[in-house]
Amino acid sequence: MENKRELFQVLTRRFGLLNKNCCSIGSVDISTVQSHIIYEIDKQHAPSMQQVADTLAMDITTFSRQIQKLVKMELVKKTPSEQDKRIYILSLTVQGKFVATSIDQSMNAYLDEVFSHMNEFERETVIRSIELLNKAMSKSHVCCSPMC
Amino acid sequence: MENKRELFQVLTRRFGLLNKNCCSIGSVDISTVQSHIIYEIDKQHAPSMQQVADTLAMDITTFSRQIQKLVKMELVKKTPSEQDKRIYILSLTVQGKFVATSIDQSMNAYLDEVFSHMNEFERETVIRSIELLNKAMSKSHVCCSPMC
DNA sequence: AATATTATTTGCAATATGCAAGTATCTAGC
DNA sequence: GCTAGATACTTGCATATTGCAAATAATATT
Repeated sequence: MENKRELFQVLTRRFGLLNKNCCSIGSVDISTVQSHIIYEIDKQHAPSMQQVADTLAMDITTFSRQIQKLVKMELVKKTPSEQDKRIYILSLTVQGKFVATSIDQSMNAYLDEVFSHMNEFERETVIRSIELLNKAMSKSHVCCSPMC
Repeated sequence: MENKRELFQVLTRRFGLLNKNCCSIGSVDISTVQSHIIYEIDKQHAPSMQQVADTLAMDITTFSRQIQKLVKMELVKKTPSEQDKRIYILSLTVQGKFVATSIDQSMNAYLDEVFSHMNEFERETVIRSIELLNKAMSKSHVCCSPMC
């Protein structure tokens, strides 16, 4: 049986995660980190800075600066919370929504293409296994995963 | 069934790939990219710069600079090839070998801990599925995978 | 021998990162 | 009600990283 670590090494590099840039939407370059931020803002309902940074396990200062960048790029909007003036609620602009959708589509297209090399049973097995893996990792007591 | 993209998003962030730094071995901080370079040098037999950069799908100039850094850190050694003076063969120093082993151990320990949350059948299924996924991705005709 | 190609490095300009410290707001305790 | 402590986020600081374009040296092709 194949060495476990090798499998995850190959997976990481095939995801393109060793390069800073992720995708170009129109003339905008989006990095991996930005892509994840945009995705999470889109997914959560009216999330605060801290919520998104915690979800992504990112350093808050780096996160704050990335948000600044995304605001400048007009992809993200920050709105002070009514209940607590320290808290900012994040949302996507129309442009941000467009970028999120574009990334989503190209990722799903890629996944569909990859899965097209498998039969139906294999597809379901792989999906279920990733679910299983994600769940097992969420149960891990190790505070930060050294899986890079 | 769970959205495919969501599964891979969660997987990426659980691997800790959204943070630059990967691990600390003694007083040395190793980034994700460096970790992959060290791993690949350790794995291949007398690899050249280009071979490793190609394997990792990294830009050669960024790669060259990372190697310079690893040489300065005394983890990697560059030796001109006898057959072709343009080519440099990469190898790990004793220190580099130690760092590679340390990373390997902590990754395998983590994986063992994660897999301990599964039964034997689930373990084998997950392993097989990652193999399948890696293979399917290698067959993909998409030149660069937008999976960030 | 001259020219084209290749392996790697460097110039350049821009961008990213995380620890420490700062600012404004909220909460807890008196 | 007031104040000290805690919290959410930002900024200072110093350093690190990235990728396109160009350069240099070695090899291959004509």
